[in-house]
Amino acid sequence: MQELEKVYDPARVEDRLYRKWLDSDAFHTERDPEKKPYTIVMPPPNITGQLHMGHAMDETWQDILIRYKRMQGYAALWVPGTDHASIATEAKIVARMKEEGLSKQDLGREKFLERAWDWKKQYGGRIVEQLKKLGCSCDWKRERFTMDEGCSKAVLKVFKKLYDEDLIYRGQRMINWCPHCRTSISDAEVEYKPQEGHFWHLLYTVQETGEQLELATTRPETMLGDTAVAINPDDPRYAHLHGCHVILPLLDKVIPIVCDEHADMEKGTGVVKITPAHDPNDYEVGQRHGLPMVRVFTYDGRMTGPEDRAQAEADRAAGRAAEGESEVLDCGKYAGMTTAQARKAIVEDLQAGGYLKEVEPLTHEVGTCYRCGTTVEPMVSKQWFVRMKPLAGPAIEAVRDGRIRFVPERFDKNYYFWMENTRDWCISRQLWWGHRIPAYYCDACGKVTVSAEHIDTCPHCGAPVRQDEDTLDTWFSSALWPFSTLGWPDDTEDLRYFYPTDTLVTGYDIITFWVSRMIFSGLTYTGKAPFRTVLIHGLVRDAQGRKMSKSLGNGIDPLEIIGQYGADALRLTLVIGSTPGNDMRFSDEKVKASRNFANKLWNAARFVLMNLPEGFAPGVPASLSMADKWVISRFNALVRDVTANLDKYELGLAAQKVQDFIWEVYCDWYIEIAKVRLNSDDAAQADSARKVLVNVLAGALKLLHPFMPFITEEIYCALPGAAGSIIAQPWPVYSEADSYPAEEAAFEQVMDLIKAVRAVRNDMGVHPAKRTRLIIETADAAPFRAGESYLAKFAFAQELQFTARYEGDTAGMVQVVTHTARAFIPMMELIDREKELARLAREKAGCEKEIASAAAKLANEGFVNKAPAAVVQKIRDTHAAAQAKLDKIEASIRALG
RNA sequence: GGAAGUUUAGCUCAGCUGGGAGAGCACCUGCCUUACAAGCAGGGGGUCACAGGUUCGAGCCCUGUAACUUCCACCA
Repeated sequence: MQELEKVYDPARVEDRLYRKWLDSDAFHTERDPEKKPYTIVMPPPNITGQLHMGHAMDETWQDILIRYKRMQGYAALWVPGTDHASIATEAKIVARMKEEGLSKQDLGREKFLERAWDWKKQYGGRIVEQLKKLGCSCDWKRERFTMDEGCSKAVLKVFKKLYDEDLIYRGQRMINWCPHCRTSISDAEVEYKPQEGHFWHLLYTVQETGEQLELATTRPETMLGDTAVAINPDDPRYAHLHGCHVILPLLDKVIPIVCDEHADMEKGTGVVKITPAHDPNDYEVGQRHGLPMVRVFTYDGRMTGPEDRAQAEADRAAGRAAEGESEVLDCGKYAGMTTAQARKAIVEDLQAGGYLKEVEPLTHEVGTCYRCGTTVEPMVSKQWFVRMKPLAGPAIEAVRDGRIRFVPERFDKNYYFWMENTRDWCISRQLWWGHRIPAYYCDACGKVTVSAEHIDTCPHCGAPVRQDEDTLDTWFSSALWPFSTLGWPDDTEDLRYFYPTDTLVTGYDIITFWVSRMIFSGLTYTGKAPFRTVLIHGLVRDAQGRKMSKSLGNGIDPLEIIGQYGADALRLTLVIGSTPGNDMRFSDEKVKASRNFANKLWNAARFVLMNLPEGFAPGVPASLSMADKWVISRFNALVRDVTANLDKYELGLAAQKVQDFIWEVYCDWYIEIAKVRLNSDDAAQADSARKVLVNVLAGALKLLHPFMPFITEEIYCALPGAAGSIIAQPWPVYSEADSYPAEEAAFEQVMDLIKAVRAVRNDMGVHPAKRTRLIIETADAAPFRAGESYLAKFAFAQELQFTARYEGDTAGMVQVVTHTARAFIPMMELIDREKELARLAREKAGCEKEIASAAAKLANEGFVNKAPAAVVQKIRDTHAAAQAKLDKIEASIRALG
């Protein structure tokens, strides 16, 4: 360490230290009856994913908490793992196959899954390696995967349990269909985005009266599936049409006019076309009025044709169709067209037939698939659902009664709103990569069997069964993550010790997808809330405040930042100046500032180590100087504050305070002060200074370690007396014995004078090397005498004099005033009397302002009577101090004549 | 349409249960003072969005307004 370069090079340190930690098993946590557990489960990144800034922030915050708790003596466990991310992964594999000219069907399910597992092997490890670069201290021996044996077991068990309790059911419902991914997706997976569109105003003819009924639609292609037109029962304009019919254009099909509250008299003409198979609201209307459902779209987003119709009929004949299965229309000339093509063709035909009254442009929110961005089609389809109502109640209660707490609190509103209004959760996906639904169908007896164990024959009739082709929503397994990773459904020792977990750290964008589902899952299956605190962070945006995205190409790669500035610098950047729940902008300037701090610390350490003689024995010095006590006392207060901040999840504040202490207190003052004694002839003094330097540095490194693990470890291990890795060091504890308020105040007096002298000299353009005499007039010289050597060095005094009252010549004297002292500096040649007077007048004005504001408060009876005594006293003190200073300034002004 | 957030120095943001407006960057001045120029010392710069209210006292609490952002819902 003695031979270190001036510039800290994280690249030379980080990988080596991470390997050291792994080799020494520093991250591994076992149950320990002597310790309290503290558990975090990592939000599992997708196996297809690359580490992005969002992850980097998420993982950094978790690592800070884990390292902090570990040092505090908890059995701190951080469980890492990855998510199979069924839809995202499958999409990528399919895209790759397409390049080879292959489709899923070409390969078949089994071969496809082989490929998927290969993919997982190849890429699943990539993100794990990236997490290691960040310094994450997770217990890699416990790394899990949402499709590993244990997690799969948990999924099957939960599915079976919920099915048995009628909380999972299969049914035909309106779902969101992504024609590109060719699967259903849940409501939460639909993103609404503004799209330019049109209102097409159509005219339908009433069969009975021949009049024309005007209605509007944004999706004319669905009209082929219309099975009714709705009017409001109370709408006087259409009272005469109750029970009548309209003729559906293009198809010349007669469909009824129904009365339904859904038709809003205020909107448009008050008439609305009803397409029960392709619109969620229309579906409801259809249910209420027993309307037939006519499907006109295929599952890959085209208009249905004769084959589709034939297929549906064949299915029905074979008994494969469910009750209420929609009819499928042969769309004739439109069959096979994409929905977009069909829209164009149908509008043209409507216009040609005189059914199109007008076209009105509009921008509306259109549902898109959160994975691929394709416009989703509402479709009626037979899917598996989780019944949410019975599950949501207890989950809401757990947050309401404080068993689970959001930080910041405001996110509970989000959560309540979602939980209270959520519809049943569509969990089946028409994908292959994922947990296959453990439902078995018997074609012989028609019964459905749900079984956690694989079965081949029907338990009812013994005939062969076929398993449901679909897989489960990827979030179904993520919902079990906090306990499936700890051994559930088995009642393991780990589960009993580490569960419920303590803190869940995640972004606000994922509360609905994941947090809410973990909560009701935890409550339902384990009977316990899965975590106590949900720490929410915001998005990491680019320097312009834009969301980082692939399409914008403005994403910043954390690994590049690490390569350039080091993981510690990146981590500090992602925590300092951030607040839970608020977005933050990421910029190179910020990382540079963090990097500079790392370098500052590095050099401070280099200085300390350079000054330790051979055979230096660390320890507590026999006697402490004023400055020693000042720095020890300040550090002690820092320990108290930082600990409190961390306990309140104020990570940014905590980091800021440690940084400020190291830079401003330790480097700018204490090291400079210590130099005086290190260079003195007094060996005992030099030794004390060294001991305090080492002790405070070691303490500060510990406080900084959760934020900047690498550099703190590297320096700590080089310090004499270091007891192994800093990871395992006890977190510093506040101690009354280390609090020295009197010495703090005394030293601050000296500092004040030093600062004042420096300011004046700077102001007057005195060359730093120029030394002068310094006469200090003060009522109590003790602090200044104790700090004599510091005044000599930092106030550039070549000779110091103390006096209770200076009555000598003032003509050639620069006068410097603090609250407790007045200093006279002979600098005849530099003095401009007018400028001096002006300077003193400025100081006087400032002082008077301070006095006036304090006096006003003290004159206010309300304040003196009602404000806390300590606050009033504080104002009295400032008033007195300012008054004392004012007296000195006035004396100085008088002295100048 | 419903809800939440933000608004503090030129920029990016902190600011704890209400009690003397802060940091980093940028800017200006002076320093290569042998730990560090990725540094040191000093300095300028703010009606805390606006208007009311509560309070002895408001950046902070309450009401309203404006701008920006986000989430949810709806749009036949």
